[in-house]
Amino acid sequence: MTAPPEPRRKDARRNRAQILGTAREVLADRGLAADMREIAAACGVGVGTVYRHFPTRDALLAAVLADDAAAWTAATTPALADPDAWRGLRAFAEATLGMMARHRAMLDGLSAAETQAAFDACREHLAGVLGELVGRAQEQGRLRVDVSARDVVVQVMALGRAVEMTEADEPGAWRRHLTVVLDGLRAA
Amino acid sequence: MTAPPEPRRKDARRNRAQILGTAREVLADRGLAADMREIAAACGVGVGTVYRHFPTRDALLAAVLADDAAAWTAATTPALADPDAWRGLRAFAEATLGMMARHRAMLDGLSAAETQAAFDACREHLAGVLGELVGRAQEQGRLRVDVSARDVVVQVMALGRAVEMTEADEPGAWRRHLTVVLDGLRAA
DNA sequence: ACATGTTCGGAACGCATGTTCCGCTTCGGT
DNA sequence: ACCGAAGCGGAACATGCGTTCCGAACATGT
Repeated sequence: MTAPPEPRRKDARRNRAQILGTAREVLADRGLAADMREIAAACGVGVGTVYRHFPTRDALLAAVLADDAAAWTAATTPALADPDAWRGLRAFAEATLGMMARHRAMLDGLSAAETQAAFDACREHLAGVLGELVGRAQEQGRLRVDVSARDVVVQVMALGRAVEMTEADEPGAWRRHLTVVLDGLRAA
Repeated sequence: MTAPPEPRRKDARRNRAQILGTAREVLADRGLAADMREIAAACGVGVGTVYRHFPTRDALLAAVLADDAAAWTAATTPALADPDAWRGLRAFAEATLGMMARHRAMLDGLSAAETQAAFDACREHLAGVLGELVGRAQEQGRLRVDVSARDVVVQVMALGRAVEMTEADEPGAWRRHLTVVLDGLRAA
């Protein structure tokens, strides 16, 4: 993909890393509502400096979200490895919602057009994994058979809004909401 | 609340009604993404004319959504009247999601800060009704007791995102997703 | 038909936000 | 220590959208 060209000077490299790190923090708790001036200020640099390292706002978002997308993808490995597909599915859903709760930009980004590109790399992989987990969980008689893999994705994304609504008032309430949905998804 | 002053001239009254009607259509299928120019153009008038009848964009949104909020409130009456509170709850959830599916601005508006005022009139009433329905459904042993009325609201609002995600590709898919959540909410 | 005040249209304004530009600063080699 | 290039800051620019303004067009009472 669009290679991030390493700056030549040492201070610039340091700055780039620092911007990525601080931008992640800002995006994590302000979400996509954070504008370039706010991000730059939090990083202690001018907007011009941010633009020196990332050509557009979307590129910066993509750079920040790419790591999280990778971590998200990584969360599928143990889920797939679990012989109990239902448990794997639940673990994956928990990992996903946990990320959303911790990282507001991820929550916003997953349902915003501007950041879809950041998840291109993992979308296919995730679809494959979900398809397999759903299929196996149904074979194992744990997941109701009248839902598709897409339906499961939709339910988890929908719970993203539950995270949005409750995380400020009652952190972790999403676990209760996930329990309800999982109970609804369980085979009778 | 802020009285909508009836215009003096007949053509102006006609225009006002026409703007309200057409704006509703535009908002119904474009949601809050519709801007004033787009709304005015759809109504076949200039933006100035829209502003003659509604002081701000939010006022226009409120005027459009007020009717829907009233219809929403009205949907609680049969739900409350049903001796089977669980059935009432389901009917109310179906009515709510159906509205969201039909009316995109309502879907957007329910989770947007700018339009919260439009629902002020019904919020209290709805909270009361939901509280009663949830309480009765739990007493009747149909709704699991480890969820609050607020949790039920959150689940339904979360399904709003499911509507958002699927309505274009598969209209009505939200009924399937609602079934899952309701199964999860049912007492064991 | 005319006078008068109302309504209309849409160009222009204000503000927010992404992006670019350029003079000043700092790095790193000599 | 000096110099050229790389990097930096933040004012200025571009765009989009809510809102305002005002001359033109029109409805209404006489």
